[in-house]
Amino acid sequence: MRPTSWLTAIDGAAERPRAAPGIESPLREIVTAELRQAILAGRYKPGQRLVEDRLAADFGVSRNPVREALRSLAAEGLVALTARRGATVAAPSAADAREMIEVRATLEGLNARHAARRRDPQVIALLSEVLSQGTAAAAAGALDALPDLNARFHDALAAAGSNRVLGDLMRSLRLRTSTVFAPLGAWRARETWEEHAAILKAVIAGDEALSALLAERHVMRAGDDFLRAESGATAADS
Amino acid sequence: MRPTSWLTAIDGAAERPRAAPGIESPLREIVTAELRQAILAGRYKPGQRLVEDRLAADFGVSRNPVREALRSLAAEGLVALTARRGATVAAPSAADAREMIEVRATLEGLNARHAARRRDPQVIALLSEVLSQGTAAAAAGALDALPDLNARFHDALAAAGSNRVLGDLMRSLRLRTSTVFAPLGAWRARETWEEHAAILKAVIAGDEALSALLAERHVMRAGDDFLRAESGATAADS
DNA sequence: ATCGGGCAATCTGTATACAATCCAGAGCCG
DNA sequence: CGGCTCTGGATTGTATACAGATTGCCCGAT
Repeated sequence: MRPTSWLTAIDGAAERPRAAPGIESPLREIVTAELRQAILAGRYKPGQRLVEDRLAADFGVSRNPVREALRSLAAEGLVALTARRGATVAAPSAADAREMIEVRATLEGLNARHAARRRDPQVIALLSEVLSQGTAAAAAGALDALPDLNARFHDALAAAGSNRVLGDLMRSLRLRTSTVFAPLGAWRARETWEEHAAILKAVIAGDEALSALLAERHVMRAGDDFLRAESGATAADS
Repeated sequence: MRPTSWLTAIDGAAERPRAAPGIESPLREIVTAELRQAILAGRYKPGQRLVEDRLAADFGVSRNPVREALRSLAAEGLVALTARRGATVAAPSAADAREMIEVRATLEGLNARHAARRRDPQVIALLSEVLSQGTAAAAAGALDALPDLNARFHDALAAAGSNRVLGDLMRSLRLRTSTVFAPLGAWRARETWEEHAAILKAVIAGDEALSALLAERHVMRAGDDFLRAESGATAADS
């Protein structure tokens, strides 16, 4: 969406396109966004150290914006800060993941209940639109587009619930678990969008209980898949 | 608990008791803790501007630790940051408060369910201890001790649920709403601790559904009181 | 050969300095 | 007399500099 191009183009790094759009001045936010994107895209692996000087050089800025970006991302749970040892990409344990998934499932359920109660036509139109795109992408195997579409669907669902606090928490938990889910995301694409369709249908019907149940189960199911895969894969740990 | 004394004693501010305990070095954390305390204690009123230079001078440190403290507190939701306009003490609207209360109620319910399922004897002993102290304080009208006791009870309950993610979210929401609840906190003291007792009893009995219901209602009831008071008080708004 | 001590490089924590921006109020013009 | 512009002060955003701490390595002693 936003260029991100200057990032790889700096190298020499003398002047930044301060006038690029003119809308997003503060370096701290640019760095935060880019770094978050890089982590979510897997360009920084979980557990990897994030050295301030190094990042500052990479982004062509001083250490201050980088520090603040790291604190923001730490608050979001994407990076872990250890006193006097710096920042690392968060590497949630299986237990952490389970906790986040359960909380997120509960919150998605609550939100879906609200969405069903409100049935805002505008947001439902948006949801339908995203749903059809997502279903098509899943059917076509367009793996690159799926994460973004998934995010858009859940954001729209949050909008339908119209509780901003709730929406923020859900997004935060979704981001924090996304690195963990990444390997499986592509696998369950079709089921994911079938579940999305069922949730939306229940919301449109105004069935609060069913909406809540389906949304909760939707998250839990993805979580179960992860945990099952995990328990097989981490047998060799520690 | 911690001294905080040097804070008012610096003035000239040349050397800080770096060796005070030796346990809590980073200035950023000290400032964060002190500032949070000050906000929660009402020494900074909602909506009030928090100028970095001013705070830096007050704490006898440079602006950097102050900035980072402000970002941390912003992530916690206690201060609001406006781009290029600085930080202000968060002043949640009635609608914001309602949203936070509802989410918190749901999460407390989920947590209480877990606590009832686990029935960890050690944590239950702690809860009983805090409960008796709180009940006594409420009966004696020891208003000063009540906020801390309330926090300790809910923290212990979170520990009983043993979901750290959940506990962190609950604490965050509790803090964010505490400034809003402050006026009423003292009023409902006795009922609050009766409700605490009922929740604990249900947890000890292992009644998951009842624990969840009571915990959820406990939060909702306090919220209702606030909203009722608010709707009468804010009639003149915008 | 292994263990312990010390040293150097690396990195974070903090302070200070400078640039850019915003807001208020005074003064000017219509 | 009202509205507009322009300027000065105040405040945030960013960069650079320095100090303290931690890590890992190398070397020497046993």
